[in-house]
Amino acid sequence: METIQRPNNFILHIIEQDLSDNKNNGRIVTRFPPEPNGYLHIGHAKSICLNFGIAGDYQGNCNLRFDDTNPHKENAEFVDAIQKDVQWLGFDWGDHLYFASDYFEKLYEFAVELINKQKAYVCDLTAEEIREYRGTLTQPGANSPYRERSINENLDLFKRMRNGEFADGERVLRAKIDITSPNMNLRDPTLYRIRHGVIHHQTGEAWCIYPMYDYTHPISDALEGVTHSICTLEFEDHRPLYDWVLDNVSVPCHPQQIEFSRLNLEYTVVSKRKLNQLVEEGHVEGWDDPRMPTISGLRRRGYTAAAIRDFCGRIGVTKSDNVVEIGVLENCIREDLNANASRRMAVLHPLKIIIDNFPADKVEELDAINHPQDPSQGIRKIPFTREIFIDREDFREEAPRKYKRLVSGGEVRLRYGYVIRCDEVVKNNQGEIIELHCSYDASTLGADPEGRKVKGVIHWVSASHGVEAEIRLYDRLFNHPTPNQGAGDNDYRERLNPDSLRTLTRCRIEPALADAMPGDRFQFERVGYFCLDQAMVSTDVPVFNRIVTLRDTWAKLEKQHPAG
RNA sequence: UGGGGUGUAGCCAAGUGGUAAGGCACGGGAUUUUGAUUCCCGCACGCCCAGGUUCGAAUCCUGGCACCCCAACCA
Repeated sequence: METIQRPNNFILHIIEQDLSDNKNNGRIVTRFPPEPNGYLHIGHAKSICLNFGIAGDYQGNCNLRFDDTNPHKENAEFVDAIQKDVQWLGFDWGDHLYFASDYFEKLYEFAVELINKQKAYVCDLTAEEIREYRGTLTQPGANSPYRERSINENLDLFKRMRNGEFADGERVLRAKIDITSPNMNLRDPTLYRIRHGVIHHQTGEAWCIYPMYDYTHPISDALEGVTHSICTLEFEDHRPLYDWVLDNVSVPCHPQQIEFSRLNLEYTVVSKRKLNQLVEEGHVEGWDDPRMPTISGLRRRGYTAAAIRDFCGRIGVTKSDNVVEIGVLENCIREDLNANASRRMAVLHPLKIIIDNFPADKVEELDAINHPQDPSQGIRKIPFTREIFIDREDFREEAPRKYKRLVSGGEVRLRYGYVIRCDEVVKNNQGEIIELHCSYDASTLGADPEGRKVKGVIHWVSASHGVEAEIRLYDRLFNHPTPNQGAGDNDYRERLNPDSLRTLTRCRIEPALADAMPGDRFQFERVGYFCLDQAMVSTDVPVFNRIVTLRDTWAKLEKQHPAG
């Protein structure tokens, strides 16, 4: 399983080069800098694996730093959830847990330094005015009338901003760079804004001015001695500003910002804002809804951390736009679970079978192996009785071509048990099949029948010994491969898949499954991989979440040739 | 009409002047008491397009084209 083929990407090339140049004295420090304004998703996992992976590969370290400069959108719940998710993914930040808010005082001092160097000024323009003065993509902006204030006046005003003498929006601190720059980010960007009345989850009410990301991030990186500051492509335009800040302030080092393209996944959205909307508007049950591409959702769905790490390794790291097929993720969890999950039998759509020639009071304990390729998982006993359930999909009155399950008058093998023959089909007044009468061939336990070939094997559960369960079949959350595609920013909500959750009640599972612990994963033979839900432990029936189906070449065949 | 990026198979993605890795998907076959797994085999005369340089170009040069990102007191 641990066939870790060394990932090969352009960021690693840069690092190898830096190492051979003895840049930073061979030190490697990265960081993962989430804003605690939502839960982490699969796109963050890509970044986490990259940053922590580099630290691990090069004996460096990776800091977990909360980018908590906008208290309006952030809270402690997110701080906790993010730490849990990173840990669960298998990464350790040691004692390198930081908050950008740890640096608020230093950030303030650096701002004073900028003012003293005439590199920053307090601006009285309103937000709308600033926007107007900034110009457009194709037209240069015009200088703010407050741009040439004296150092002393700026110092005084900035101090009074901090002291709470001005209302929200009344003044901001701006960098003095170039209002005509073709790069919008350099047109005197805002450095500090005033925010009264919010309680910051780390600093409480200590501050009423908050630094902006573009100012905070480079300084935080430098203060922590980060060597490689890896972020996504949309910040590429910000790099000149990142460098400008570090060049104009007395920080101990100058980290290198490197950008890579963010992950896009078919049939899902990977945007904290949109995921937040799905939660807030009740389209899903929460951030950890098993349909969500969040780390917590995937965890509850039954994905393993190893599978997610494997996925992140397979998709690569580049600067090109990409939309990864959902099948790649599914393949990763199948591969993990195929190797590790114990096999069990469960009937999702029960159809009763009465085996007429089997004694009514007899219970025969049959041996079943827990894993076909891993003998160390041992065997278990499964009770075989006169009445059993099979899946309705495993019976047809008339067999299509190539169908090898049970048909009227035909034979099929019960997994780990006997060959049975269907003698009679019982229907109700509506013509629905309600039960089957069969007979079993006692000579076929662990042996092929005399003179006949039985191709099919189906799974089953004892009617008297089986346990009732609820099974939730999850499907893709969106029915469009790229829900974001198209102009409307909110169109994605119209592409929600109405059938993303199908709840099956009164399913029957084999008795051994009654002992499962929340979070345990199994392969239900011939059906898929399932996980005992971790949040529904209080209900009287166990709830299993479908993680992913088994590959199903029969279904594919049927789809291609519906007639059979 | 500005700036910054990216174009290699259906989807990811190696490749850094010497004759197109790998994974997923797909197609064919073998094994199988899971139509699973596993195992074989196949899958770019071609690298966005057009010119050019070179003995030789996905890689270098020139000119196009397409797509993505940027005008929060968000990150």
